[in-house]
Amino acid sequence: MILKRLTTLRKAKRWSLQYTADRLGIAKSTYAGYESGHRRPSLETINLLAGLYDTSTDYILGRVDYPYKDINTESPQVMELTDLSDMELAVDGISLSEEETIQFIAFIRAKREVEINRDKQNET
Amino acid sequence: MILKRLTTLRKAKRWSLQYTADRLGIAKSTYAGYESGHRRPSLETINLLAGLYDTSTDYILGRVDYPYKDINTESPQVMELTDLSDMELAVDGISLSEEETIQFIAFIRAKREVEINRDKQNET
DNA sequence: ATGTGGTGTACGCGTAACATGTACATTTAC
DNA sequence: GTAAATGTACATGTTACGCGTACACCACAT
Repeated sequence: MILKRLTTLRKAKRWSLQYTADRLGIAKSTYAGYESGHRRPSLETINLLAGLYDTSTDYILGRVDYPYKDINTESPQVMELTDLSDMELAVDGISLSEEETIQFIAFIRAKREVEINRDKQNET
Repeated sequence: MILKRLTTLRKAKRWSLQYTADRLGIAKSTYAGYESGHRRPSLETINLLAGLYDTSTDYILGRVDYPYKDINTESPQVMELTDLSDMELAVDGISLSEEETIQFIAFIRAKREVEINRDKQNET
């Protein structure tokens, strides 16, 4: 648990304890407790902190050693199933076989085909 | 806070509540409280869980959708379909509706159910 | 049928530790 | 110099966490 990193992160932003606490919605003394190590933030607060400081909870908690930023931009927002190169899909924790993925794509395409035909019918 | 992911992660390892709790050094009912959402784990426990489940605290907390095991390696990542919060899947460039995803998950589960029953038949 | 071990779920209680307000120390700006 | 802002430390009330316990369910064996 490396909460001392909080101080570094905060100072990198040139924020005061008060300002940070306000943004977190907690009292100044509460946040100060985190940095001093006397208190530990809740899970929600850790989440907020990672967002405020543009880093990850893993970095704040000391699981990784570099404060990678823009965690969201590193992962595409839309994943194209027909082009899954370095990614596996899973259901209930069990990875999909290649065949299952193919079936999935076929399933979706067929479903859409049906919908298109149905719409055409409705047009007339 | 997506602690529901804990259940998926645990079942992916085929662990029981008791076994997981033992490895965490806490009572079964305590860990069960996490998965049911009635209780929330401490920061240490979150850390341990991320290690046990080979994922990150960010994934457990729902900050990211990749259960990445190793940030630096390019090993294939596994994306849990039942657990996507801000990730979209697409086929032929068209995003899947939520309903389509749900239907597919049901499809896979049913398919696996059939396979399990067939295996049991073969055993006797 | 009855028992046994393993699993998941729900609840009440004691207590650890969290959040806060307050007070004090230190720094910065004027 | 003073005043405001910032950082630090502490006492207290209260939250909610962890635990034991009890119960329902299932698979399997007796």
